[in-house]
Amino acid sequence: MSNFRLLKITGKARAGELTTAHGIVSTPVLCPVGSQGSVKTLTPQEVKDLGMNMILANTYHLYLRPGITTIEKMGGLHKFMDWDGAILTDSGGYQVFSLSKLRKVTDEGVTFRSHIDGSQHTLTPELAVQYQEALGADIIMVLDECIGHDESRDRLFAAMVRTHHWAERCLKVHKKTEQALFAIAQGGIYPELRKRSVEALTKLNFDGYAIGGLSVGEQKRVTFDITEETASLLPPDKPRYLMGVGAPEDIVECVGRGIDIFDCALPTRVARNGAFYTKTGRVDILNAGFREQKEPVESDCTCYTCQHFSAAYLHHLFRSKELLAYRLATIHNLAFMSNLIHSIRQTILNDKFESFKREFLAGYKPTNEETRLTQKKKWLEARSETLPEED
RNA sequence: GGAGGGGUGCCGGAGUGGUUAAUCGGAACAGUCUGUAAAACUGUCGCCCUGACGGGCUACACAGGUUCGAACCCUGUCCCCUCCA
Repeated sequence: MSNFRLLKITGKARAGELTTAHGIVSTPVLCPVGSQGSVKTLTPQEVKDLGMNMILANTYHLYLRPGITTIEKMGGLHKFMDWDGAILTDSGGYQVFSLSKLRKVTDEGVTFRSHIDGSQHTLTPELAVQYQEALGADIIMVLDECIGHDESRDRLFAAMVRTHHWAERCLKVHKKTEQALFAIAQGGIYPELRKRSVEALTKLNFDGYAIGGLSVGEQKRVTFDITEETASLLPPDKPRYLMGVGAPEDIVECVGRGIDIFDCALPTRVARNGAFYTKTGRVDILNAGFREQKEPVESDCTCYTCQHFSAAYLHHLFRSKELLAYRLATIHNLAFMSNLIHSIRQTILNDKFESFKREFLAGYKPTNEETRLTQKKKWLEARSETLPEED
């Protein structure tokens, strides 16, 4: 069960309210990612104070460590991590993509070789639901098969069909109705597959619908197009969740295409690597230009970090690899995202979203698309050389 | 005073006759990060020309020498370190 109330639509952008067992979540909403039951570097109170009402945790990671039963014994994930806001859990479907070298997918489910110790574990749709129910998440996701954008159409089709079957199996075993179960549309970069996916899933009655399999190496333009087309096919009265998307410009673009819920590891991860969001784009605090900048990173920012510290100090903390650096950067970026999403919501309610969007995008310089994609490939290559040993 | 060891690019440190503008770290400079295997990764890193391929020049304390060819061998000079007196 989840109660979604649509308050306003301007253009395609929607503002609404999602009622969960842990409070009402205003949409559009962005969930910071806390895969292992922690939004890295911050306390739950800090996350809450930054205006975040829902976070994302991950079934695969929590299953491996500390284990689902442990969390159950500790009173559920909310209690375990002392977070009283809403929790959305990913099923582990993303790890099919991100840990593609460590898993095998069959119709039955996914077998992973643990990235921690190499041991084997099988995740089925039924187990994914069971685990997420045990964690006590407010919104849980079906197990899906998320694969890269450059896979063949046949592969994408097969993954999509399999995801549909898995969705049905998840629905069948889903018992705890105070938790909402969302289905995930797949179909890669092919509009006609996306259409089939939505048709197949909306025939079943899910509490909400997610768009998965995007932001997996394709161009932004493609992400936006597929999002727009898919969202337009989804039932208007159900929440729509675009999985894994959340650079500032992406949020603005995709709210404008009808998305209500986002989650993204980007703001927090990028923060830990020295990148600060500003209205004019992302800046790298490690750049030499900040060495003696007395002003904060963003002079009119009201976050704790910018209220107290010069860019020069942050620059120094990052160069020294002081742990405080990662916290201060995370605070700033989440404050930035929080302000952004709240402005978006306000301007939707005021019928001013279109002009807000135009102005924001005009001022915000996105990263170079070509370097982005080539660097991503290189990163994947570098990482695949550090895989655990075959047994 | 005696005995021994050593001086390599911004720093540390490999190399000990040719395939070496010189492995590897670090620093520096820039870029990337999207349902988190991430406090990670990538590129550049002597000077000049080129968008790049590539080309030219100067280089392994200094000076001289041996050799077709030297960071690497020889001689001298300067400097540093360790031990003994």
